[in-house]
Amino acid sequence: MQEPSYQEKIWQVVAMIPEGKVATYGQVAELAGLPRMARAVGRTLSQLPKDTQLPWFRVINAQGKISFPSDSSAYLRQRERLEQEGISLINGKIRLKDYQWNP
DNA sequence: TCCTTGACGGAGA
DNA sequence: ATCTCCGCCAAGG
Repeated sequence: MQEPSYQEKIWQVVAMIPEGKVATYGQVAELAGLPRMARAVGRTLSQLPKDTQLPWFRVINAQGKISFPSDSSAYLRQRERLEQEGISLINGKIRLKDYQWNP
């Protein structure tokens, strides 16, 4: 059997993030067994098909912010998905203390 | 092949 | 809170 690609490990972790919770890129990398490879997570998510079932929107950066320009449509799409599950943004930031996933 | 980019992050100052 | 520097490394030019 072959080793799962790093993308597969990342997909696996993202799929486990529960509704109403968020995880940071670094946290996903860590849980996927890829410490210090937060960028690999961002890269992987950027390559997901538009119709993916993966809850990519539950992944935010360590500052508790959405990693897209606040004036982009991508930013809006993610913010709306999050608010739909009860995650609120205060001054553009999510309070990790309240919403971060603790597996 | 070399150089730059990038859905990032932590340590310092 | 803000900024810089550095680590990481796949992809694209």
